[in-house]
Amino acid sequence: MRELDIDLRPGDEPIALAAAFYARPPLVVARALLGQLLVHDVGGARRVGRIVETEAYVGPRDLACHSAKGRTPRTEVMFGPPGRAYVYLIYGMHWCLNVVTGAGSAVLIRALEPVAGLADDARTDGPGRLTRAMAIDRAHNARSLLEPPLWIAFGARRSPIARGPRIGIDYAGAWAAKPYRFWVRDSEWVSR
DNA sequence: GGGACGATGTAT
DNA sequence: TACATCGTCCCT
Repeated sequence: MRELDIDLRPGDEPIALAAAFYARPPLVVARALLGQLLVHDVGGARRVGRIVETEAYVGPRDLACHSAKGRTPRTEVMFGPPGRAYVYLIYGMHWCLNVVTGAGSAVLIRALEPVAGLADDARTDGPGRLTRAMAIDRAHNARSLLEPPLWIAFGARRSPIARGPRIGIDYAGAWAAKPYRFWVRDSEWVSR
């Protein structure tokens, strides 16, 4: 197990981000999530990772966004209140965690810096890897991220933000080139 | 009912 | 560069 980081000392209880944090444009939330702490209280233990890479999916007009297909049973959660999880299965194997920002938009969590409660060999660089390390799956879809067991808390960031095109959406035409991916510039935990 | 395909990850 | 693996969407 890794030691707790400087902004999460033993005995300190993390402070959850409020609903208002998520009720902003997805590009703003994607940036603001960098440095925050993803927390999962599971099996009597707490797993914590610092968010170091995100992507914004800005709504139905964004051809890379699942809500571009319209309101379906899968995308319905993205049209609901901000601050809930949108979790889906990709390539039949990997779970991806998104934070709903409302009006059909969401932010994909792409990489974490391990902070606490994760196995030393657990990998958190990549959307599919981090859900495995954090024990996140379909059971968390549409659940609130404002309180335990799966929630996001205030964290700290020490490095500038970089941005560039999103990964794996070449089918999305002009939307593929838009710089909607954000990462902590000097983090060694960013994917790829 | 069937088929194409994917916001990925790992092995070859 | 191949491919594992299955839910979702769309067409027949």
